[in-house]
Amino acid sequence: MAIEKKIDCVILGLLSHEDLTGYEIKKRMDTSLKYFWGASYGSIYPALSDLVKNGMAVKRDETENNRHKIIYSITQKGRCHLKDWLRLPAEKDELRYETLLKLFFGNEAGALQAISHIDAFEEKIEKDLQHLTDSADILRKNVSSDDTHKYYLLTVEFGIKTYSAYLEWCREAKTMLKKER
Amino acid sequence: MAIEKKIDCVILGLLSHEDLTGYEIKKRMDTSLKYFWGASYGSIYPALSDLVKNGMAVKRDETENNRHKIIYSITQKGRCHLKDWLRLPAEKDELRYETLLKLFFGNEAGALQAISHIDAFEEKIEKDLQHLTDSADILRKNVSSDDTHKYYLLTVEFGIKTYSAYLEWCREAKTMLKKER
DNA sequence: GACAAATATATCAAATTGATATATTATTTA
DNA sequence: TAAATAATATATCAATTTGATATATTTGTC
Repeated sequence: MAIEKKIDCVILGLLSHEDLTGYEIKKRMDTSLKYFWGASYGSIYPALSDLVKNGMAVKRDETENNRHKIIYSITQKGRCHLKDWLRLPAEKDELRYETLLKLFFGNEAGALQAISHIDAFEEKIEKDLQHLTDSADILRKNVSSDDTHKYYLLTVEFGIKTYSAYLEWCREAKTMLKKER
Repeated sequence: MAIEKKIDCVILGLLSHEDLTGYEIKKRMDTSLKYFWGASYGSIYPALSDLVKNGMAVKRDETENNRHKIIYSITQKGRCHLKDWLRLPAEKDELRYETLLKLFFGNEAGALQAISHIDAFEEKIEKDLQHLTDSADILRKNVSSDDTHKYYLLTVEFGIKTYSAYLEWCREAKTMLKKER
């Protein structure tokens, strides 16, 4: 069997750190990974079934306070596949920014509308940047105790660097658009 | 009928600038738009049929040097839909970087492998940045003659700003990873 | 004249999203 | 304390989109 599809690899990666339920995997996607990768329930749950079917993970049922859980663990085979995939060069590095798309067609709608799209973008980025900065502060404190934090911190610093650049661009772009009116 | 799906809006945006064939639309996607939006033939050709069916575009057959072409033009109705969509706030601004994903799980594979992923990323970004810088130079010369170029330039400057930040991060990340060994 | 590259349209399986359904437990608010 | 809301948890499905591939002609190169 060839190296699995992306969603399988991401899940194996998360399971390599700790045992997780599907719900918890989704939470990791929406917090730690959200700035560079996403996944929906519609891909996570079927992928978990496939991983078990292919011997990459095992599941166990647990009931905690009457709440039913299915907890997944990575197997040795799963860890091998993860390592194989990590060795391969990254295939997909892409950005999909609707804000830039609307800006590209900005001539149709005019400078004022373009500025309001940039304002909305700026506001969202400022909020996210604050969140990233907070994460980085916490991670820097724990980076010596756990090596996985070191790599996590690298991705957060990527976010901080790029989001700061976004904000610079926002200001310059708005200046340019206002000057032209 | 509600505002169409993204691919329809992108195509309407491109057709608002000039008449195009499906093949030419794909070329625009792979050049002007490639740094912030992508689309495949599998979405372009069906979308063009739908746009014609819904009166957003019209097609005409042309034969140039025995080569058959289907050229699409935006209609008044299509232009209205485009304007409606441009007015709405951007829904999807997301980054999907497999390089960062592999880095996040870097602990499983070690610092050397992480560095080699960053090296590959850096090389690709350097090449793209050169291309973006060249585009910006050309655009700045034509920005006064055509207003659409102004908006195109804004997106190129976004690319330059962010790609420069990526390169800074690459250097710092590698320094950090080398120090730790 | 042969070969590769570019132009041009089209389709399809597979991957993925976004929304939704269902049910239980925990927490907040009236 | 009762009701409402949020969080936990699993699961499915239509719709969107990709990535690959098929086909055919023309243009440029060796």
